[in-house]
Amino acid sequence: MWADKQQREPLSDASDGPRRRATIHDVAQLAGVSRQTVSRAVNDKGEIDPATKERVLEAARLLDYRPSRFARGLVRKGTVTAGLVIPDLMNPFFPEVAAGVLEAAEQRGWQVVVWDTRTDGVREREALDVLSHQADAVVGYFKNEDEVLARHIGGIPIVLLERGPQQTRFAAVGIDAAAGLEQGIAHLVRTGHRRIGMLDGDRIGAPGPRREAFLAEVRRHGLPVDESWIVLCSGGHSVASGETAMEQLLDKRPDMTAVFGFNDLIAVGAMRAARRRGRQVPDDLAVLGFDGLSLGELVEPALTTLHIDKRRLGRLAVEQVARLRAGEEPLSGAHAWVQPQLVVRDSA
Amino acid sequence: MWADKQQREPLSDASDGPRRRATIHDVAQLAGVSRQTVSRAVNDKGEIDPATKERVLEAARLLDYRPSRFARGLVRKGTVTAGLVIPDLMNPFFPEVAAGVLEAAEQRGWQVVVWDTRTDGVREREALDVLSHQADAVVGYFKNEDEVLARHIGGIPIVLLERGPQQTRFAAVGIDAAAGLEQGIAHLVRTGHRRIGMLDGDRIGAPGPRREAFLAEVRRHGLPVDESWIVLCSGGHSVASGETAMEQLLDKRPDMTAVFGFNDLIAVGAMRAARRRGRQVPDDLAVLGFDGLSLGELVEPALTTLHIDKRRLGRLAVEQVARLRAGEEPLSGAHAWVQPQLVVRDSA
DNA sequence: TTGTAGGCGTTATCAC
DNA sequence: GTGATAACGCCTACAA
Repeated sequence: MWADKQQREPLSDASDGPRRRATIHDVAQLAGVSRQTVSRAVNDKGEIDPATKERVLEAARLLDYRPSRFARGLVRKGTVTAGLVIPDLMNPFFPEVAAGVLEAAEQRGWQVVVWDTRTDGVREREALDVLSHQADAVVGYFKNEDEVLARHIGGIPIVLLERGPQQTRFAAVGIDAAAGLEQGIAHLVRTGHRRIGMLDGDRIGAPGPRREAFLAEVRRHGLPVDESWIVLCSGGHSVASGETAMEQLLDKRPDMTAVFGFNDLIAVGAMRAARRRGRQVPDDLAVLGFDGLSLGELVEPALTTLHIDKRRLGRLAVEQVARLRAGEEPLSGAHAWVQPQLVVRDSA
Repeated sequence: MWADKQQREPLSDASDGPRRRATIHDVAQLAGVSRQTVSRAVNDKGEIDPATKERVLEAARLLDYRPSRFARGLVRKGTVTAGLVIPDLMNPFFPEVAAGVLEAAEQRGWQVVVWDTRTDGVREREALDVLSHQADAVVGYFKNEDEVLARHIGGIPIVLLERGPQQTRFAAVGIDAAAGLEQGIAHLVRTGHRRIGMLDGDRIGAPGPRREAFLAEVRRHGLPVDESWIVLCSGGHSVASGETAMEQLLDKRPDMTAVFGFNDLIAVGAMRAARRRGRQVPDDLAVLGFDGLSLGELVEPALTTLHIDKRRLGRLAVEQVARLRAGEEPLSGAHAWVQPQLVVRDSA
């Protein structure tokens, strides 16, 4: 069986084109030692003569030898790779979540392979198809339904970001929208507003938790509510879509005195549109955001918002993964929730 | 030799704790077929009786079997993993570059594992230590010197972001700061400015290309230049550090009428500090940024800046990696450079 | 349609 | 100190 190996094409320089990568065997041959000895040299084990070690390393250098991560992974367990699926890296919210994930992963010695799905359901599935083969677990944002995810996740642990228990059967880490809106609407009411609109995010299917929480709170305060107070932002959660939606809402509800934006980007868009229409913020129209992007401090007037600890969200997700991997029960309820915090600035 | 395998602990449910992961062999045993047949079923090959296939898949499901990516990678070549090293995900510049990298990588069917070094040289090296083992190539931002990088990259291809040929011996993708500053300073001069300051980024060691280009252009126009016109932003390329630095510069050079910020974040900080000091922007003081973050359109006044196609930067980097891997010469000179584009808004 | 044999590149174990 | 041998888990080729 040794003979076989001898026969394999000897990694010649003669053949051009991207030639076969050197293996431990090639190095051993060139250095005139056994594969095991090469391994010892390369991995800095003791039990080896300094002279041979040097000779082996020289051979390795010559052949540009690098151990195969696959062969290594096969034999040494312990390399953990997590997949992170993000809908839109261009939205400042997600890099911050990602930073939290990366930070927690680094602490555990995990690697993270990142996918940007650009809010595309198809790409989401492709990401899962790959990650289910290449990663040990996945955390991320998905708009596909549980059932679809299940079909593509191939049995590896998955943690959904910003999904409540009632919205998924997978482990999840969520945002307590209800608690947030309670603070937010209370603030608007306290400052005298009775007619509050909302610029919702563009969710497919059922309305999301933010809208539901908004409706619940507005009702609780006995304020007018129906569909006429809400406009959906189509075309992404961006400033631009916020502007467009705000124009519509202003047309539908000229009597509105305050508006809640699905996120800060949309809220900023709302401010811009309102001012372009000649409405002063916050005097003629108060604007409340959701997310707490640092961007909000920079615009004028500075954005009042429900701030979320996005890094923590990411770290929590990694923690959930760790539990899943350990066979433990994932955190649930309040432990898997991040609480928004009202930050009052100038826009409301 | 078969017997050996038979003897291994039979993946019992009895033992608690995280039990050994099922292998193809376990599935074969449970389904009463050969490993090969399992492979056929799992990989959806033809040549298999639908009935056996179903039986095998059921067994696989039962055992929660998932093929080892290591064993697979060992035998099927072609999985490419690139490492992406970013200094600060919180700075909106980098997610956009990352998006470009991810996009190009996805098109090639590569995976990307991401590291955030938080501008820490030590973490940079750690990232390289891991990636040199786990990735097939690396692209990223590094402040460590070539020599240090070489020591940690372990021979795999590396592409440096925003380094010119004279700054590194590795393949690189840069920004043509000179071309950018030429437009920028010309604009300031055209609008009547003669006393222009700069808020430089906090580079260790030699001044970076942006400062050099700034100095060259200012000199070319015969304007006053010396160290008194430049302040270094310590503590990161952030709005806050820009504010602090601007205060200092304003103290040193109260006669200054325009300022160039190392990047948009710093420039925004400059605007804020200036206004706090009672200076109107752009009337009392013009501010020019560098990067072209979308953030710049949102602040007031909107930031005039040297816009960079950051996605393209990322895509280019991936292209460089591809060349390196193919054994081709990396792109150099203008082909590996991204050209800044002056975008005139209200701040200058 | 199914099974056998062998190799992918590495490390651990145990001799020498 | 060094080497032979046997895994690691999977897939391809070939045989039955």
